[in-house]
Amino acid sequence: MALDLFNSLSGRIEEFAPAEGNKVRFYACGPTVYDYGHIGNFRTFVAVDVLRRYLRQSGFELMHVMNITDVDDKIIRNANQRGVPIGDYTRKFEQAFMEDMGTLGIEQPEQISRATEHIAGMARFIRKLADKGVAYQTEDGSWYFRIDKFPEYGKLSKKDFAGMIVDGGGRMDADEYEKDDARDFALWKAPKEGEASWETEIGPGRPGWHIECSTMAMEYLGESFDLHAGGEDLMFPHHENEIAQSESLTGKTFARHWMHVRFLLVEGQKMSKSLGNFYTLRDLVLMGHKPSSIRLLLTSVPYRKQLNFTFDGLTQSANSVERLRNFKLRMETSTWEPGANAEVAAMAQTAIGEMRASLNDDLNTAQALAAIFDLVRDVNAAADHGKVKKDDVPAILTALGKFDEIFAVLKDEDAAHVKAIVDWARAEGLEEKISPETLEMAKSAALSDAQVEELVAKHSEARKAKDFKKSDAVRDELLAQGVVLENTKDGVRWKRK
RNA sequence: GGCGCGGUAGCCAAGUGGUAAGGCAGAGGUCUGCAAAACCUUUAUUCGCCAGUUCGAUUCUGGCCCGCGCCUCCA
Repeated sequence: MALDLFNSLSGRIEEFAPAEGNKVRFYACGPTVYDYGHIGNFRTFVAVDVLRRYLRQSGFELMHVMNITDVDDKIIRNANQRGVPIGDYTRKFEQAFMEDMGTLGIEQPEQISRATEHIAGMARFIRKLADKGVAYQTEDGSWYFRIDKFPEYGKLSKKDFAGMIVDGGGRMDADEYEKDDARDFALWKAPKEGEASWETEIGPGRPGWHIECSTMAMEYLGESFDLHAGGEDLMFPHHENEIAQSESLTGKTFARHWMHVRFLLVEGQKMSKSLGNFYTLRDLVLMGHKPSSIRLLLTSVPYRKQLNFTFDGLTQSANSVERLRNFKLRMETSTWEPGANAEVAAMAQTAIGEMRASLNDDLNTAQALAAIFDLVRDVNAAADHGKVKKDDVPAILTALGKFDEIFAVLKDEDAAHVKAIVDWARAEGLEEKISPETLEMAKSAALSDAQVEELVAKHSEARKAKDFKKSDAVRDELLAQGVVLENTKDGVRWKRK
């Protein structure tokens, strides 16, 4: 059973396999660190995270490279407004982005690279393009890529440029006034007053948008690699330009497989600041939503489908996560009769088989989720009828573990993450944005698991002695600290609110 | 205008040429010192509309209506 993945380059679903052995070498476009990451950014990063987790579960070794774009127009503009060097400005948002990745359970790529630390490599790249006659310098010192030297231009985004009128100098953009062809794109921008600039072998200036990805991808992955991913908007012009400059240089296929994640909608509309439906991850947490709810909602719709991100959906996802966690808790805390039931063991096998078959089908996460909920329902029903035996439980927990290797929502770390965001909001003077629900969720972060267990034991002891006054008091104490204690016929269990 | 995607129960959403996964919400029930929760059962004669192909279409073809995306350094 192999992974079938849609390839934007061919426009078809193809079996995905690395070119060399067991190692998958891939590149995913990372963030431009000019602001806090928003929920749309994270749909893409979560989708790539599901891919990498699934590849690893499938036995592949990974070399995943992600760039941090820490120099661009917006960064320069914003840093200038604040009167700080761009490095000071970007460091803060890069740090925030890394924290947000952790909050959402997104794994770190094997290699994270900053654009500003690869300037020399980019200049060398452009020099080589110039040597090949596909790059030219204009009078102001900027460098451009000559599109008409790359006949395959448009092959990824399926744009047909044949017959297009390409007169030079048609546009008088400040940055582009001397291009030979309207389609030519900037490889290198000449220095301007008040802008960051580097001295390089091709002259002073700063890199254009696309050159960083080609340069860093080749540095860490080689001239040709397995897969390149990013948001759908990057297909054109960004990825198209990466292909043009890279393949012009090497004559080899740049990335064999391209994956593009579709944009999400927020409350049925394109997310935009003017519509007032623009949310960063931190906004959502401060409004009272758990990171795990957000992650599940983001993964519940396959990456090539438009996802409608709604607050109602967030509530639904929160409840779904609850159900999954409760099931796991039941498996872990109940007492079981000795023995084994082949029927139950088979349920675990089936669930994982179906989950993997679904993910193999172009990462159909919605269907994979259904397989796990089937397991939850079937095993719960079996347990209600006393059909689950002691020896069946490890197989079920293993299945849940396999599920969580991909979806990463079972382990409850919400309180700690929420707490960190509350602390951040206070430090930033955003106190008024913190909702009561958020505070409630953060509460239990003050208690470690061991501390909770201690109190739970105290409660159970008192309860066993039928000292209900005392047991209730302990339960109330826990609740006040954000921990819910439940007595069920299967035993006592607790969870964070 | 060019290219592309989608319209499935109250909401989110999968899927197949043979008659509709899953989740959430709702309803009923079980359990329980109290709480709270949990669990179980149940919920679309029907898949935007109209034709066509077919023994049979939600699934294929054509048309129409509606929503959405990219084509402007926004993931």
